[in-house]
Amino acid sequence: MSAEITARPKVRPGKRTNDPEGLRKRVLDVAEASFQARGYHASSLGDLMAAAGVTGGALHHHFPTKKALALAVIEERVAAAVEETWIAPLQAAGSAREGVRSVFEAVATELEQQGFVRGCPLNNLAHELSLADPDFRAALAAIFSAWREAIADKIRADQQAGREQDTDPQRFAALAAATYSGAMSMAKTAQDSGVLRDCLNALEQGASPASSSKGGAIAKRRRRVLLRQHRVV
Amino acid sequence: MSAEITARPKVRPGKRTNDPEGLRKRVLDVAEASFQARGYHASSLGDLMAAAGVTGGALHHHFPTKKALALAVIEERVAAAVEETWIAPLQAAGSAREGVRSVFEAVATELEQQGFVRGCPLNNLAHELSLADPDFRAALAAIFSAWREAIADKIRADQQAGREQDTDPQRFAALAAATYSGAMSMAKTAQDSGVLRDCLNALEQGASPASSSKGGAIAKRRRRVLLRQHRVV
DNA sequence: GACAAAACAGGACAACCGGTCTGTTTTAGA
DNA sequence: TCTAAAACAGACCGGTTGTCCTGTTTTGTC
Repeated sequence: MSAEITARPKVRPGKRTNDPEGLRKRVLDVAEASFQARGYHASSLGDLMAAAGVTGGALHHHFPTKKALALAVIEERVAAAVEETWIAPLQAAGSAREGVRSVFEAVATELEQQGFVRGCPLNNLAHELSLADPDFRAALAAIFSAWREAIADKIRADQQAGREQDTDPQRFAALAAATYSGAMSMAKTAQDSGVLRDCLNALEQGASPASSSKGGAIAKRRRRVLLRQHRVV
Repeated sequence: MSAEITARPKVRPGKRTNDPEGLRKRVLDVAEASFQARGYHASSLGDLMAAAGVTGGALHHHFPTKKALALAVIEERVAAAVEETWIAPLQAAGSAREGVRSVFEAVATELEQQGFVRGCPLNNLAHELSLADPDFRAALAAIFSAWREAIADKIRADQQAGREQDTDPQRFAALAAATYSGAMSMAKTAQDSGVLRDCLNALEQGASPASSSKGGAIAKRRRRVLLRQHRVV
């Protein structure tokens, strides 16, 4: 989830060192951060070039159009972020519900630490670009699909171990992904990560097959409003 | 939810009829539709003027800046859409869960009929504008807040009638709103409204206090991919 | 070292955007 | 009817955007 921005190597005039992969990585780093923070349309190539320390010619060489750049960000960076944040931890968890829970809590904790909610990269771009271009939509839909499939697969693994017999994998996956997406959306707008924990608690209270009867005393949730400033690029 | 686009009155040169409210409404109609379909940054004032049949002078007279126009769309149209689509039906329902269910189904049915998923107006603008401007963020957060509060209030009403004793109103509201937002997000990206029904089913299967034990045979959901084209303005 | 391709530099440009400005027409009130 | 404000028309402008183009430098290969 954290993008390590690589610094531009200082170069004195007359001496130049070609570094295609490094330059490409630098551009993608900057583009990923800016697309997330300001969105696609609000990010100008001029700003990205300045932030990455890259000339127009170099940028055009690696990414012929702005659309190509965004497509690369989606397919390489956004997909990787979902993989890293969601899919890998989920697969490593003891069960699907446990995995979902740990992801929610990890993200909530991270947001509280950094004091600012930038939102889910996938959802941010999906809302802005899904209807704008078929290629964008297809790329984003594929990531959503892989995400949900990973959750469903984990439920199926649970089922093969004798658990979750009454759970429909696809439906559970849809609910988990939707809840996360929506919670991040509200957390971003309210700049308050507490919604994530609210949703997680509600999800676990109602969704766990044996927890329905022992409610009663509900721990008062804590609300933490995030106030710290942020600045990107 | 449906925006009735008012046609521009034909005017022969030399004769003009002032219609401040009508013109304002026409501009808001077009802006609401375009902001939802293409987003804020991708909607140019020139396009909006042409679509609404309005000159620059007239537009500037009613909305000094583009931001002012967007703020009006948010505060008047988006808030009204949430009220109409969610809050009113919810308050009219027999219970909170019943209300949530009926809203989900109504929206899913509507999407299937129109054959295209444009997404939730609130979420669409929230993602693009929440981080762009504090005024935008505040206006959008207020709508989210009112939405969740209405759901929580309905739970509280249920509780006063002796039901939902184990349900935390705030958490339930957060979960319902988040699930809807996230489901609409995925439905928009996939152009498939089936996710809404998946989420609703998962929500009801797990969240209803007495339904946990009687699962077993789960009805196979139907998936319907939407293919029809759309064109706005 | 020759050479072609890749990598990069940097300017140019046309289209477009949002906002402003001046001027005209309509409308309401006295 | 007179008048002032509101409502509207339409041209205009500075700045920005994404893209393209022509060169120059570096790099791998024979």
